[in-house]
Amino acid sequence: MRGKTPGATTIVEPASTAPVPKCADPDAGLRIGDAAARAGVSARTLRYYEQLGLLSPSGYTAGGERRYAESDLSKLGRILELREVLGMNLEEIKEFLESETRLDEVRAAYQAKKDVRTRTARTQQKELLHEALALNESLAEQLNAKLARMDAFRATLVGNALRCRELLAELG
Amino acid sequence: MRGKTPGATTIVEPASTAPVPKCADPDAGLRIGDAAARAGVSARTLRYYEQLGLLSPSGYTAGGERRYAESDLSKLGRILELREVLGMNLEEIKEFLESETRLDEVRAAYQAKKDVRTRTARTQQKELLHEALALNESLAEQLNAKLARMDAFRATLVGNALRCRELLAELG
DNA sequence: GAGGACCTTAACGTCAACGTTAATATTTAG
DNA sequence: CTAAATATTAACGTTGACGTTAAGGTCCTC
Repeated sequence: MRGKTPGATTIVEPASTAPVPKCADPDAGLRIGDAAARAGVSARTLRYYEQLGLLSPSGYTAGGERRYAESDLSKLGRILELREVLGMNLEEIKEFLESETRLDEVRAAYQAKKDVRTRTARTQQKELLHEALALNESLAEQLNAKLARMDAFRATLVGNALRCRELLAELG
Repeated sequence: MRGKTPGATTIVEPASTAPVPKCADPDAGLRIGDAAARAGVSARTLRYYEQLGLLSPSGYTAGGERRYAESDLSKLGRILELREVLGMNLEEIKEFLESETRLDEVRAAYQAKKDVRTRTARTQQKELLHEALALNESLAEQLNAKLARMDAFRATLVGNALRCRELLAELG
């Protein structure tokens, strides 16, 4: 069994309350294999990320196949960058992305200055902002430290290379 | 059984042809547990690194116990730095350290300008130098790329934090 | 509507880098 | 000298991040 109710004919969109511009083509988006190929990962990796709650496709076909939009691919790109460049593990990435999402929500709610004026809502938003602030500054600090050590190491590498060149020059 | 011949009473030094200043105290050096504690790793890790040919203690007691010198600890520190900061795996670290060792040997041989003047010796040294040069420059280049991407990411983090502060200011 | 490419879930396999346990020997405090 | 602490090798266990079948459904073309 494929799990999902096999009667539906339309794409299942992620429950969105905001008036998001409806996707032009139903059944649009890449199949998992194509999405994986374009991102340079395996289909297994995409399913695994979905299972972890890291990255879900923006829709499914009636048969239950995943359909990935461009936005999914760009989010995937960010995930891979966090993993490869910053060396985060998937749990850390999830936490960071979730905090980013919450920050976006707060900003959106602030832009649409509607029901934001209750005291409880503002308190909640402040909490979220403090949380996001702490996370970002902590990460930035850790990155700074790491960058300094990496740069120091880079300097020794360059020094090594220089000495190699000198010796080579003296040897002919 | 402890493996090593249990008859010997003196420390087994790593076969060194150069006139290294004899270690003052036989049986000097730290036991594996103390060395591990000082480096912030486990004894298992040290045994594992030795098994991989990454880091051997500078001596063993008659009973076959490892004895770690300060130089071992500093080398271990380099290994941990390569692992934690640069994200190298142990195989890459081994390769890099070996290349560094070979480079040192070439430099030492060049300083003692004795039997270095045969054509074959010079050819070998040139090969080693080219190898070390390539490795160092390649690593430096990769590091440069990584540093740039990390710095870009750091900038977005700082930006995020700034926006958090702005919103918090507007909320009181 | 038939076939093959591609998809689904489920479950076991893998690999690095150790952790942990077992059975035994050595070192060291008292 | 003895007991406790720590060491030894050997071997199995663990965790994260997937890879790899297995046993089927789905999609698209002909």
